[in-house]
Amino acid sequence: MARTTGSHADITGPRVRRAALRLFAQGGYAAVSMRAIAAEVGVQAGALYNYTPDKQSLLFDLMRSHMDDLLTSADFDLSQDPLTRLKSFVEFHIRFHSDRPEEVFIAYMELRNLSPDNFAQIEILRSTYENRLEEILREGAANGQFAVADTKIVTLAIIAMLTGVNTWYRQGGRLSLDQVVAQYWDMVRKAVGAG
Amino acid sequence: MARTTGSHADITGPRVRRAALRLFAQGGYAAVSMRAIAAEVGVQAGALYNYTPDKQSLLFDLMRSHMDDLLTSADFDLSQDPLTRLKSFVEFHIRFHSDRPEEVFIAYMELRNLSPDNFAQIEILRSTYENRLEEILREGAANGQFAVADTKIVTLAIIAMLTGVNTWYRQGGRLSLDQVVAQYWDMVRKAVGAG
DNA sequence: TTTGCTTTTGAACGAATGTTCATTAATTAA
DNA sequence: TTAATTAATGAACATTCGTTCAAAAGCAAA
Repeated sequence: MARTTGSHADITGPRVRRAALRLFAQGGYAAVSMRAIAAEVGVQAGALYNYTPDKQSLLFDLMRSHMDDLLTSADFDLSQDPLTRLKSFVEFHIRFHSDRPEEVFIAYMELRNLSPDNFAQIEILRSTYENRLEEILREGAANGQFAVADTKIVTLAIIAMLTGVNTWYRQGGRLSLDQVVAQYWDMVRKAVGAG
Repeated sequence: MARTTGSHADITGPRVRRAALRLFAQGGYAAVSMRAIAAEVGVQAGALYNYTPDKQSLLFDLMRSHMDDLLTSADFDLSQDPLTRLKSFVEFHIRFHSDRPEEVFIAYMELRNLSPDNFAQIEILRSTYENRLEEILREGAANGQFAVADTKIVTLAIIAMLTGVNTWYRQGGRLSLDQVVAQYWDMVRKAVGAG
């Protein structure tokens, strides 16, 4: 038997990516075999190579499209004041990340499994995102809305704090996402010294 | 040739653990072979099994001794007021973790590579640590020193924020550890609504 | 110097790894 | 209906994996 009934590239392709996403998030890149991904799709391992040149590209493509998605979605109205934009950032970050737990998990855990070239590309995207927050903090420090001594440190601290939500937040848990957003905004607002 | 000159169990044992620590932190548990660990020690793979029953135990032992070390070191003077204890916690957490980047990295990244039994044990130790911070926050909220709505969330937020230091702090960088501690204490103090 | 114990070697085990490719079947276009 | 194209199989490749174990060699005590 070779090609099976109902087989289509435009169906199998996305399924390969989704299976890789799920399995990488679950077990880690190194622990997931191409055969395991193929089994999840319902196909033999060889068929995967119609959709990716190799396993490394599969990981990289997942990461890059996640980061592209992040940067496209993180567009804040630059005409607004820094405090308003900071609030938008906090809310956006929490909601965007809680919507994509698997992509986020991979983006943070599998960096070391990227080839050096691929790692460098992802790092650029990541620092681009960080810079958007730092720019908000810089402007707020300049116009006196915020009291922050070192915008770089505060940027990293805020992002670490917000991303941490993904380690424990589950839909249907004790708190609604609205409540989570409100709590974190309260902490961030205070931390940057905005009354 | 079999046993080599100068071979001793009390020397090789710790060296196996240190090699595993370094390599797991560098490449990830799943990506590091027993042969690679053996090569780092300067021994054949078979010799490792004089010091660990299997690869999984090697990982678990590293994690458990790290967590034991953490809990032993994290003893705060319960007679002090919550604000003072919170400051002690922040300083302790940053210094302890920045002293052990490899152990910390493994403890956070390799949880999913633990067997279910081992995972459960580590999780208990981890939540024990979290509870020490939450207890400080609860007492401070009760005596009016802190303004925190949900101690559980604030606990997780603070720990995520502080642990994030390990992703960027390097000795000899732009900021001294004293400066880092001061900055983070400033943010935490404000975030919990303390003066 | 001999004896017994400890430590390491090095080969071997079966299983699993990423990837390639000739073959085959399903689909599409003519 | 036929021909061309696309998609999948399944076997095979050379490596590598964690682990075991008999044999060998260093060491310490008698």
